[in-house]
Amino acid sequence: MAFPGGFREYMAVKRQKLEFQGQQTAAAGSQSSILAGINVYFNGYTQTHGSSLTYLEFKELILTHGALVRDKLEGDVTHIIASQMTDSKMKQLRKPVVTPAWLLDSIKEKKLQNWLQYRLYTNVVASQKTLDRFGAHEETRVVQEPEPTIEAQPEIDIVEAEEEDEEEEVPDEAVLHFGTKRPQLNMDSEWVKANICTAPGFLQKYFNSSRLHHLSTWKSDLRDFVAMQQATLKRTLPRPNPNAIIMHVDMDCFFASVAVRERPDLRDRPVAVAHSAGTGGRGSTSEIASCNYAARAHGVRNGMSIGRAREMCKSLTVMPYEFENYDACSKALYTILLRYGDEVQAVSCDEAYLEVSSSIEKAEALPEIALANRIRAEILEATGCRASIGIGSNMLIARMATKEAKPDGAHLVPKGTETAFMESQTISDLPGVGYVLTEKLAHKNIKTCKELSALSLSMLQKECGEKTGSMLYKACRGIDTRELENKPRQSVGAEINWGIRFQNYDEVEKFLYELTEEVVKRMKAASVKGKHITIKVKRKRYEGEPAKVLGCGDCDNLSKSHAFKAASDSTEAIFREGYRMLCEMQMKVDDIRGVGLHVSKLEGGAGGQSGPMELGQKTLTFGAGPSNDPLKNERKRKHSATEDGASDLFSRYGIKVDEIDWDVLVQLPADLQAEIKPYLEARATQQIRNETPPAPQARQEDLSPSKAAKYTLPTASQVDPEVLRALPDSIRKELEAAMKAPDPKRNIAAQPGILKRGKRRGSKISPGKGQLRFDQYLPGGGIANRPPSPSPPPAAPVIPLPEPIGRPALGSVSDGDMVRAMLSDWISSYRGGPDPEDVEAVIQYISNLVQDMELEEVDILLRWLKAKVGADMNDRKSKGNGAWATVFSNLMAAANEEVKKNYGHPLKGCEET
DNA sequence: ATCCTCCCCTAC
DNA sequence: TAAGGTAGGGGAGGAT
Ligand SMILES: Nc1ccn([C@H]2C[C@H](O)[C@@H](COP(=O)(O)OP(=O)(O)OP(=O)(O)O)O2)c(=O)n1
Ligand SMILES: [Mg+2]
Ligand SMILES: [Mg+2]
Repeated sequence: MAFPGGFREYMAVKRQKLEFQGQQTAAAGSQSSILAGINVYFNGYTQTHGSSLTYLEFKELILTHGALVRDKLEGDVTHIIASQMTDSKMKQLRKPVVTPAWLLDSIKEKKLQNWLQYRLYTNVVASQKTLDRFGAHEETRVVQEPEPTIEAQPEIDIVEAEEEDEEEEVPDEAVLHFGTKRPQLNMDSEWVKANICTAPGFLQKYFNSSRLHHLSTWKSDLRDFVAMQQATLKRTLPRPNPNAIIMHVDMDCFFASVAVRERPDLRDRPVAVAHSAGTGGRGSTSEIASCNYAARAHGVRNGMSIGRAREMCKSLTVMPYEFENYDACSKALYTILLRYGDEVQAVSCDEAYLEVSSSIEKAEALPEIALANRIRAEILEATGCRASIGIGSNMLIARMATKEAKPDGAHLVPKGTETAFMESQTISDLPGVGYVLTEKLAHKNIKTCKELSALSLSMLQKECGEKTGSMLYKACRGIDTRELENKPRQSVGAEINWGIRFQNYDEVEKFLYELTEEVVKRMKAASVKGKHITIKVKRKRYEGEPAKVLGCGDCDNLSKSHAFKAASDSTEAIFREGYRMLCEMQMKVDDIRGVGLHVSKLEGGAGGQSGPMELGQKTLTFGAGPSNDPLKNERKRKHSATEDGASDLFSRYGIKVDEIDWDVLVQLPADLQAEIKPYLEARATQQIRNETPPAPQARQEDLSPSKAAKYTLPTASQVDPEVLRALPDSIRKELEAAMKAPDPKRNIAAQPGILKRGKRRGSKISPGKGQLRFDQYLPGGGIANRPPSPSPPPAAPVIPLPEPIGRPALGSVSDGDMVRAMLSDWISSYRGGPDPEDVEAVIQYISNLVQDMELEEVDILLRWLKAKVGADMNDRKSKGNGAWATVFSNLMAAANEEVKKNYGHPLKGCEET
């Protein structure tokens, strides 16, 4: 695309160019200073082929009129020239962003035009057109006003030679008005209600229909499949092998080929696979998964909307998905590939890398191309679909060769000719170079690998980062040192960014719970648990429905993660923490446009894939690991410019609206009161309708037991760590049973003697993300002893949650710090020696900790006790000494015994001490 | 230096 | 009407 994003801008430039063609040469020598003082920076990349004004020509043109062009967005840049810009970028920029037409018109009029009239800006409401990252290249781009006149282009159905270049494709006017032609989606309609995420059965229906979900699932399955096959064969390749021969096999227009298998009549006609045929008059926003080469000749591409494709190709036939058939083809394909590959790396359901060195050696001196064609013939025979194969000395070369081979061909890049082969390639064709990198490099007028190879390694690394810079440096020279590999997966997740429209937090909660169930289902299928969970949320940036029906539109992406103390695959534990973090984001409920949940730091796995071995190694060595302090994880977050006034007001003071107490409000100065009150009232209404998230909740791991017991579940580390499986059956059963029907006894530690009087200290409930308590800001220092948060208790869970079970406690106290404080009191108040009943209680407490695998806490406690008793011994040589030392040794022995009982071996780390 | 969290980018 | 998922590489910037 000439100026990324804009046919309007493209046309403007083109028209200008025509007008300037004579003029420019005439004025070539002559100077003007119309643009003097203007320092521009170009956003986006430019083409240098085709008939439109190129970037260089354009640059030269404005230079001759006195403007300066900056390579970087430096301080003296006065304007940014762009015909399209991602919204996030637009938001960050501090400079005026204008279209190229500003400069062209100024030159044409021989007078500097008012740039305000050429501003690039979004116009979501008027056109219903939104920007979003998905379609930065097509229908989602900034709309400029006022509307210039565009010459309509007659529909073409026959491919014209001149139109081979897709950059030259000029869509007709309908596309420009795409949004306005579409009637506003009625969000109250029955159809919408039945198809958004709150509809019953949404999740399953959605995943069953989502091509991208299938793609991801198949890839994952195929990696497992390949790993399994390879494992049984267990051939080891000499590595690194400088003479390796790599093939890259990829089905031609896979989905479209399957669609056309039984339809020879369609074989040479343009065909695309999508959900909607888009025959209903309006331009359909349904996405094309795959289109055949006849359709591509019209400029149609995979990923394009049906509406846009129909603009380019009226005769397009849209065929439905056949997911089962793709799956079967894929299996057949891989079965063949596994016979030829010494090593196979699954890339997708229609694509894989093969290392075929030995096949070549032993196959009766069969040349590479012949082998490739034999494989291709087998694939066609087995699937009825054609594949193309690229062959080279490394993965990159093979991948690039496939592009040459397509469609229905094989292409070999002979060893030694790699550099020459790469020179002519376009950088955007390099694997790993997408839209952003292409644009970035286009700024330096880098378009081909040859041009890229002129840049130094250090400069590339400075511009693009260390690894990326190095990758580019090597790739353009045809160098790629990667080996084929099939690593086990490192994360499991699920996310949905379509049809997400909520009205209240009950719906959000229910949805996240179901999403969690889905993720847990996938984890169990892979026999893994995870220690780290991440919540992802998309937040809409503009009011109004996006162009893509029920799509997420242009969004901010927020994520938040938490590390469990031990791996978990418990729906409840993962959901609870996920929902807590989601609420912490304080999103307005109808701003939510996407939700995802991912679990990483996996342990377990079928092939004995065993994350870090927590049990034998880390946990039991009693290394003094850092404790988990949620406050440490606070992080400043950029506030979006679209924050409402209330948020602004309160964030200025570091206050969360939810935490404001109405009684406190009345004590504020009247003017401040007046400023705040309307917002609070609005907020209160929202709360009643449950449109705002529940009040921030403490992470349950940080709650004192009395609070935790009320409405929280045990942490993963308490009931559901990876090591559970290593426990004796009896104990594991007990724990598992406890999760379903808790035994109340487990909540009640023995409470003899002084321990019953354990004093409560302040809880460790986090005020949340750098929030300060409201009353700190009140005149006179605020009101003490006010309940910390006036907000309502969390909404009753829509999902019936299992009864919580308690964590180990001493008396009613389970927080480690608090336990130690109590023990400190205990030791100093019984100088003569402890009450045996109390000792028994402490032993019980430690045993419970061990059983709940809170070994870190045991470690901390024992170390602390040892120091405490030792200090007592030194400080005052009281007669209690011997007694406390004995107590300590008894506790130690008890702990050791319990550990041995549960884990089969004693505390190694402790023996040393 | 190396880690961690929160992103962004890429590919199919 | 429509089904914009997901895993992995990697970078920025702060904590340790
Ligand atoms: N944006 C995309 C890209 C691909 N796919 C699906 C449909 C494709 O058929 C399949 C394989 O992707 P390819 O990139 O291999 O594309 P094709 O096989 O369709 O065409 P090609 O001949 O270029 O490989 O993945 C999709 O759903 N959406
Ligand atoms: Mg393909
Ligand atoms: Mg492919």
